[in-house]
Amino acid sequence: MTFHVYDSLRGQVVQFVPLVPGQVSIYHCGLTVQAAPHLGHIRKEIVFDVLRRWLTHSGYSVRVVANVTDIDDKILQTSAREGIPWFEHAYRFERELHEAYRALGCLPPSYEPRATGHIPEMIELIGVLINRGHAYPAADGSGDVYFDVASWPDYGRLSHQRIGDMEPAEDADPRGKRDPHDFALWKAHKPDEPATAAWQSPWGPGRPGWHIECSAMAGKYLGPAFDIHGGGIDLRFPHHENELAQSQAAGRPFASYWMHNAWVTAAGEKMSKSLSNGALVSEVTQQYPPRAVRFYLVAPHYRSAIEFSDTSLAEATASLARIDNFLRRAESVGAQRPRGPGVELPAGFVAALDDDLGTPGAVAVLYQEVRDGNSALDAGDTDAALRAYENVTAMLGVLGLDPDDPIWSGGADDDARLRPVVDSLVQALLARRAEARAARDWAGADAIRDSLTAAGLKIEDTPQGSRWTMEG
RNA sequence: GGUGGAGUGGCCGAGAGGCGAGGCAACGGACUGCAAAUCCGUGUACACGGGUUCAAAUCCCGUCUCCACCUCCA
Repeated sequence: MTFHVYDSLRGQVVQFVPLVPGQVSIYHCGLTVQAAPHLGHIRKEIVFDVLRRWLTHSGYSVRVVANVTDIDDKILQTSAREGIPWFEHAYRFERELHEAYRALGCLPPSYEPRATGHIPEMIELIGVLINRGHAYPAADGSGDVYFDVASWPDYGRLSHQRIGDMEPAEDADPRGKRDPHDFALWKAHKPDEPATAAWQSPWGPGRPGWHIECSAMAGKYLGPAFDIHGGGIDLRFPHHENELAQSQAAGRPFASYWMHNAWVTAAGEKMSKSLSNGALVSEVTQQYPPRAVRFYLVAPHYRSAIEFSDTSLAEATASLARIDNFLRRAESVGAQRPRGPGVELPAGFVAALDDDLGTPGAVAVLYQEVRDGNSALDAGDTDAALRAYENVTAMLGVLGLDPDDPIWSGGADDDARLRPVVDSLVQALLARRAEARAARDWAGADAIRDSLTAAGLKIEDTPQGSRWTMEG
């Protein structure tokens, strides 16, 4: 079986066939850097990170382009309210976004273009659309340029809607539009906006509309046709619908497959800034191990909503601990990461991910392997345990959850230096406990264990001696 | 009004006609000085009402509830 994917445009799971054999090009809409990222925002990064890792593992050469929308109405409004330049505001949250996806083990995209760096490409694309009769400068002389929805019969294809069925926009200001559904390609500069937010164009000074940005950047870095376009489900309409319409109206085939991830919800409702029910990535990763947060976001299927709750995160933490316990047990009998070419993954794991990135099934196979490995350890079958260890670490690697991956150790230099210090102190206490146990002084042995537990360590007695780990 | 999605055991979360994914929690057993970790075992789950079928969580009809999108949104 090869990779199959649910294509939002066709509305079904279809076989994935790349445009160029052996290569995959992916564009996903990055974030509008207007506020700190919450778990919902970062889910998209994780979904496409797993997709990218899976396709890479499957032998494809993968190129990922994810944009940064660093100018839009909201950024201008918020920065003006806070009294700082819009670009400073945008850059601040761009850095926060990078920190958030680094903290959760996401590989950086192959390239991450900023919208403001591609104004010439956007102007050129708008020019093509005007020449082809699919766009027009506003009749009111404002300097705005709109896409002419009526000129493109396919409009609505991606979101399976017909223009006539759409809810009429009550408060829409026609502003020189031919049709209320026409959307802005170019927004004329307004007097109350900073001069730094305006660029020269054939239609006068202004800035690009949101949708044209992605078409221009995807076209520049991935070409007129590429494989997969992704983003959150809410972007399907209008953003992706508009991208598709304007790109194809300009003569570009655009994306072969459209993938949309579902929400992280809070109390059943979409997590969002306006509802202020968003759990910030920076806060959640303070409370729970970042790997556990990633596991929590990776384990459900990407097209299912994930309900945010502390209970769920605590469960994810406990679930992951089970896997890590197995790794430590196996390492204590000599298991090591395989060198050279990767091991062949269990068939069930491969089949699950090939079927529309079925991470739930893949995780089930992972646990089966952990159980088999633990059983082998209990039975003293080291060879079988080492094989299970290799399988488990390989599967974790595909999911971006390998605890040995350097991505999880970032920034903890002090911790790393303290570890051997703590270890020598704890070992001294464990040695005294071992003496007490040998003398059958159970009260004395338990007192030492209790003191270590109170300090936040967990003590386990194994055939290879006592072992300590940090809680959580 | 249009479009799309959801309701599964104490909790999370898959599946999409036929042997109860998986995890967390709980309980029993093994192991342990006691624990921990681990393994084994324990569950009469699929919103409601009808229907089709030898067989329905899954298909059909109806009902209820919830969510999302319809020009700010991951």
